Amino acid sequence: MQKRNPVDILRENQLKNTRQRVRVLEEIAADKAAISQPDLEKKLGKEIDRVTLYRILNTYEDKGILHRIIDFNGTANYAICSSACTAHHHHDEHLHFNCTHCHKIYCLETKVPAINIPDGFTANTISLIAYGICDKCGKADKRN
Amino acid sequence: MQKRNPVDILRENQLKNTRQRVRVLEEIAADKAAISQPDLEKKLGKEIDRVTLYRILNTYEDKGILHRIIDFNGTANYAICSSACTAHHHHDEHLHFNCTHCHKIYCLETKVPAINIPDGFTANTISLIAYGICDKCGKADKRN
DNA sequence: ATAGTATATGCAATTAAATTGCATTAAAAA
DNA sequence: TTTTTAATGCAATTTAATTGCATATACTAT
Repeated sequence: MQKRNPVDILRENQLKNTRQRVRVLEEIAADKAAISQPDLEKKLGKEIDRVTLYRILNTYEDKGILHRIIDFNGTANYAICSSACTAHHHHDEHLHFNCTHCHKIYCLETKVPAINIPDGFTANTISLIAYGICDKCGKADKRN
Repeated sequence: MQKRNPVDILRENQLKNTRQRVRVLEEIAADKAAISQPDLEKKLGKEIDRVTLYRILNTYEDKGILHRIIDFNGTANYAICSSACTAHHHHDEHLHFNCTHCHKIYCLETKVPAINIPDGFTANTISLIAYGICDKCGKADKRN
């Protein structure tokens, strides 16, 4: 787990240390679950311009600092990458769980199993997402 | 495989037989790969209003006639469901392959393997998507 | 410290995706 | 054929994402 502080992460990736970039990393690191672009914008919209937020998120994804998970609705969600991720390849191939009640995405420990890809197809990344009810929503509320 | 004709599919699902609904089914059934909402709109936009298209796609998904696959960019793609799908539950749990070159999504035969879900989490659907280069793009073009 | 340079940010405007309300039209049932 | 029910098209709105450009800021080298 990349538990270094934001300033270190920025320096290691040759990115300028700006208030906005630090805030984005802080906010995303604060939650164990992935956070959606709209939620990030709600939290940071008063201190960071929305365009800047988009650009920071894209930069972080390119550098392998964050990984992006697309949820059931097609919305982008972000979480801190494991340290194995690099600018050239993401190695966050674990199970994601997308709660259809609270819409949170959890990064779970379960590894993506080996998948048999047909001849002629070359897979670079595998995404495995389970949709359902998370532990909190399952307890708190019987609706779904 | 649901290879019945559009009119039968509509009747079986208590949906009115309209020109627009038939056209959407024809168009989606024509291609083995899933087709994106934007591509569908390009093909059908002159004969069907875009709002109607959205509504038809949603209805078909609810009824278990089509399944929706979200690609890497968060765009909705649609393919005909296997006949096992119902209004209450989709059973299209096979591997999808999203070509990052031509952007097509292929429904492949490979079944989604059993996944170990942590206690407290209840999964209803599992999505397994591989991103990479499809057989056609691999042959036709060495760029990716 | 300071000046210079490279880069990041904010703003305005634009493009695109998706949704809502409502009047009109069309399909199926009586 | 008439009635009823549901689907469609249109206008308007909301939300997401992107682009160009002027300004501001961080880092580098002096």
